[in-house]
Amino acid sequence: MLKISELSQQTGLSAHTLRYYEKHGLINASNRSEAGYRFYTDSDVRRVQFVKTARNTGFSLADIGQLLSIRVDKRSHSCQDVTDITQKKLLEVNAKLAELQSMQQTLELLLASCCGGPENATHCSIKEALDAGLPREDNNEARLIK
Amino acid sequence: MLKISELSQQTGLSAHTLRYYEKHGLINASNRSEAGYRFYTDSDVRRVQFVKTARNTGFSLADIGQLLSIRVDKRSHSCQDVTDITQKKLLEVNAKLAELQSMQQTLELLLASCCGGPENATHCSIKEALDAGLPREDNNEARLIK
DNA sequence: ATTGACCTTAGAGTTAGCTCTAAGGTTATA
DNA sequence: TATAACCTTAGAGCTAACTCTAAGGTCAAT
Repeated sequence: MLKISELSQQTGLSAHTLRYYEKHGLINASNRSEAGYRFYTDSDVRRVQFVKTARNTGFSLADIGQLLSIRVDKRSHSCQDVTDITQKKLLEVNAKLAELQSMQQTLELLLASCCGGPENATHCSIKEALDAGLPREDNNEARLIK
Repeated sequence: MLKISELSQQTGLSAHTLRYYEKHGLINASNRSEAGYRFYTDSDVRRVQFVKTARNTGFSLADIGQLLSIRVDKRSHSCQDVTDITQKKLLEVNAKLAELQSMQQTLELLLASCCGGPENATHCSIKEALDAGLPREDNNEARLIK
């Protein structure tokens, strides 16, 4: 049984964030102490990690709620519902996978074709790597407003 | 050469969002008409699609700016810099890939073990599928604040 | 030449997802 | 028994990423 600060350490999410997720119905502490302190089981930890994974891969909290409801609302969903939701989410996951794989390829190509030395990158064959995969170069800087 | 509304249609991003990305230095219209209308080339389109892909897979605009700067700041970065940034981003991409793959597995397992029929999901072997992959079930609803 | 559907900028408003603060209660250690 | 390091809730504040509005210019078609 973990206290919230321990769960925070294990998952890398702040205690604030964990309470926020709880408020939004995504997670829960299986037990509370007399004084109201939250105590988390292994099962709780796994659920939190699932939420974190989904967040990291670009799913919204609403999406994640839907994913979790697949398991949780068993009594109110038919198998048809469950497979429908699951299939829809699987399509999203697969689309994201394809996108990430193309990014991975581009970055690996770039890495393979760059000398990696201290000299100016203009002299590398980066351009060719990019022309093969990434959107074509232009002469503008990518400036982010600070 | 596309006008902004045409680019919007092709990419599924609103004209507002495209101007927003431009203001933040992520994209640009290669040409402008006399009157100041933006005109986009094929190369611009590819760049916008790259930004969209990266957004969909959970990268922030700041991350994307950094990814794009790999190609764009050639004259101000050494090869060492380029490989450093690329390697770091590749690690992030690979981490996301691993997370997505585990989600994919879980969803596929769920799909395979659910009958998919109209009867109540309680009678499916979903539970077993979940126990194998997903965080263990509990009896709470996943409620999202509306 | 006017209508309507575009386009422009500047800037205000909105939403999601945290992140922090205040005010106070709990608990282990010295 | 008191100090410090936790914990609680309610609610305010913040940032990123849009999203929209206002006020006006452009342009193709009637």
